[in-house]
Formats: sequence, C-alpha cells, structure tokens
Amino acid sequence: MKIITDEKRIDEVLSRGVHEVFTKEELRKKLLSGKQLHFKLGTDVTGSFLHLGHSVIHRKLRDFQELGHKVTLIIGDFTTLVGDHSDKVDMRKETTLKDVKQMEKDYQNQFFKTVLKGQTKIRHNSEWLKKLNFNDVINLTKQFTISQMLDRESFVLRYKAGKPIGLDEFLYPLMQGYDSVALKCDVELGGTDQTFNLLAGRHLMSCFGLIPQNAIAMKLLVGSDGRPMGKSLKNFIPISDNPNDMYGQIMSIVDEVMFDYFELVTRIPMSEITMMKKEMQSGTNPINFKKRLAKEVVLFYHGEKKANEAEENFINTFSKKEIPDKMEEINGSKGENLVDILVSKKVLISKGEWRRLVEQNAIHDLENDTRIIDVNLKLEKNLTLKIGKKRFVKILIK
RNA sequence: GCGUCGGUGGUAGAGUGGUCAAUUACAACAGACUGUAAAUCUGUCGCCUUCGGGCUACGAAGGUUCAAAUCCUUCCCGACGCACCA
Repeated sequence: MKIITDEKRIDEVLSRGVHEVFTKEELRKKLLSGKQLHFKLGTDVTGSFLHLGHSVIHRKLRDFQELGHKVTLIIGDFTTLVGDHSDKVDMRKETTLKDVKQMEKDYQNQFFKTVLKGQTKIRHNSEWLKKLNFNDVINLTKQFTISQMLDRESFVLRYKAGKPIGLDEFLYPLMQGYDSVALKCDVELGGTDQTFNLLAGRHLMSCFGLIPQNAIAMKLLVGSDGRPMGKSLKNFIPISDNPNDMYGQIMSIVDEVMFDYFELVTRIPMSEITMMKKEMQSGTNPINFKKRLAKEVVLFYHGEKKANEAEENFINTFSKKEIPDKMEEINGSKGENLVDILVSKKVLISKGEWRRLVEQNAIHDLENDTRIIDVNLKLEKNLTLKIGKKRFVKILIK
C-alpha cells in the first residue's frame, strides 16, 4: 500500500476535529517518513449501539487509512467482563461472554460503516491481559503513583466531592496502556475524555523499553443539549438510526454547536464551513445550514436516495405539516378502548399518559382532522393518530 | 475496629413526625409561537380511578405512633476522621 505523505493533507488530518496530539511534531515526522503506521483504538463493548460521538474518532481512523496506514481495533472483552463498576447500578448484572460476543458483533457492524475493513485488524485484549499474573499487575502499578492517578480530572473531582472511587478504577488506565504495550502500536486515538488513558499508554510503553506511542485526543461531539454526547445522557444520535430519525435528531441540535458538527462529522472542507459560519453571523437563517448538515450526515450512513427522502419527509412533516407515508401500524378490535390498545401495544406508557395527552390536546385524528377529546373513545373504524407533533400511529381493526 | 455524617423520583439535590406523590433545577412530554423536532413562553411530569379517591414509593428488614422519607433497632452501602500499617 502506498503511503501518502502530502504535507498539506497530513496537516489537515492532524488538525481537523483534533483537540490535542501528543506530540504533534513527533507524529508529523512519522507520517511524513513514508512508513506505514499502526493505529490503535480500544473500545469497551458495553452497549450495542454507536452514536455520532463515536463516529468522530472512527472518521479520523478512516482519514489515516486513506493515507495508507493500518488500524487495529481492540475489543475490550477482558475489561468488559471484569466490569467497569463506576456504573454502580449494574454492578450485580454480570456481563457474560455471550453478551460480549453479541455486542461485539453489533459494534463491528457499525464500526465498519465508517472504518475500512480491509485495513483493519481486530484483536481482543483478553489475549494478553488474561495471561498476566498478580506479579505482573503489581509491576504495572509500580509505574504510577497515587498522585499521578489523581491528576485525572474525574478522579480528583470525585475525590474532593466525597464520591467513591474504586481501586479497580485505577487499573483501567493500566489495562488500556498495557494494550498498547502488547500491540506495540504507533498511535492511539481517543476522545479528550481518554487523554489520561492515552498518556498512560505512552508512559507504560517507555517503561517497557518501547518507543512510546503518539496519541490523538479528538474533540468531543456535543449532544442536542450542548453537553458531550454520551449514552448515560439521553442526548445521543445513534448511527443505526433510520434516516428520518437521524435527520430529525440533527435538526434538533442547538444552533450553537452546528459548526462543530460540520467539522467533526462531515467532510465538507473547513474553508466552506468558515464561510457558512460567517454568513450565519451576518444574519442568514441557520435552518438551511442545518438542513445541509443533517442531509450530509444521513447521506454518509444511508446514501443519497435515503438522505433526500429524509429531507423531504422532514419538510413535509414539520415545515408543511403533512402526514408521512410510513408509520407504525398496530391492531385493535372493534369496540375496544383506544387507551387499552395504545397501552398494551406500548405506544403509551400508561393510561395516565393518555389522559394527559388528551387533556393537552395532543391527539389528532388525522382521518377526520379533529382532535380527540374523549378519554374513553372506543375504536370503531381504522384510525390514524398523530400523538404530539412527531409520533404517528395507524390503528387497524383486525 | 471505633467514631461522625450520609443513602430521596430519569439525574442533581431540598425536605428531618401530619399541610409529602415529596420544593427546586436539568432531562422528558404537550400546547402556543416559529426558522425546526431550535430558541422562547405556558402547561404536564409514580400507577390506577366511576375524578370522590385508592395503591405503591424516599438503601433493606423490623418496630414506635392515630400518623413516618422524617423517630428507634438491626443490617447493607458510601464519604470523612481516628486507630492500624507488612
């Protein structure tokens, strides 16, 4: 494989979406040398979906692949099975090997929507972590001090706030760092939240007499509420979303973060993005830019046709307030209470919710273009309902 | 091991015997408006209800009381301090 050493391109790849490179000069030299570099990304497999935030890092890996470099994805099966207990609620729920296998499969499917499979190897960190004995672990811990650990912001914040920190949590950076030692990779990627772990890898490698890896900390994509996108917060946009939802979710991000999205999850040239930013500042309506953003992202995952459809659907449904072509269909029997159907089919959580929605005038009968005001309405004929402004459901008499 | 403080709804965090299904903020949901599923404003926000109320919930289990998130006992969990420190 030919390694691209175009200086301009390398500089673009090293700056777009990048928060910090440890260290930039070092890595730049390596990239310019024409040698094929080995990039590493480690991941836990705790959830079965990826969101746009993850994809920022995946895109960067792709960038490097396109320069001719190779990638290893490390599945943190060992780490996952040991269980990260900072999420205390789920401490009891043991993740089984089977779960991990399934989640790994899902992860890969989504991962390879962005990253090139042909230039990627997959490894599992149980391969080497399982083999370590207590002695080895102690040796690893000797390379760090408590105060070094407390350099990590999340530790020191929790410590000062009187929140618990598990001793095992100190070991995660070591495990992740040891992954780098085992693989002897050249560069590791992660979000800015991974900075500490990335540097731990760098540190450990030098302890083991290896050339320390370079590390790239990517900017974090913020969610619709302006906070970093994460699973625990409900502000993420899954990349497995269907085109319509994905489009809509992107339309609902706050205006302020729109250009971060352009930078992080599209390939629109930075110069163009800067121009759009300027136009917006001089008063252009942001909605057109946001539409472009939404379309661009949907296009990446679903192709042009679906992207166009999603845009159309959005304009029709929300701008023109038309009824979408496709919607959820559920069955009910004649004379059955509408509420019972909706609750039993899990369209609504409870009867209380239904009552509230009816009281709030949120239920539209689209067949007759009226609002439903009778809480006890029974199903007499097929109905098309609009619940709130974005949920549609068709009820058919079976 | 001893001691002190603490464990509350999706989250943060008030409340320390009745007026508590629990102040508030965030999230969520709805309505109005719009540039959109943005922003803003307003409302809703445990479950069931014949709309009177009923039921379940403030770490767990017991107890006191007409009445407990609130008091007592035991247990579990956390933070802090002391002790211990190969």
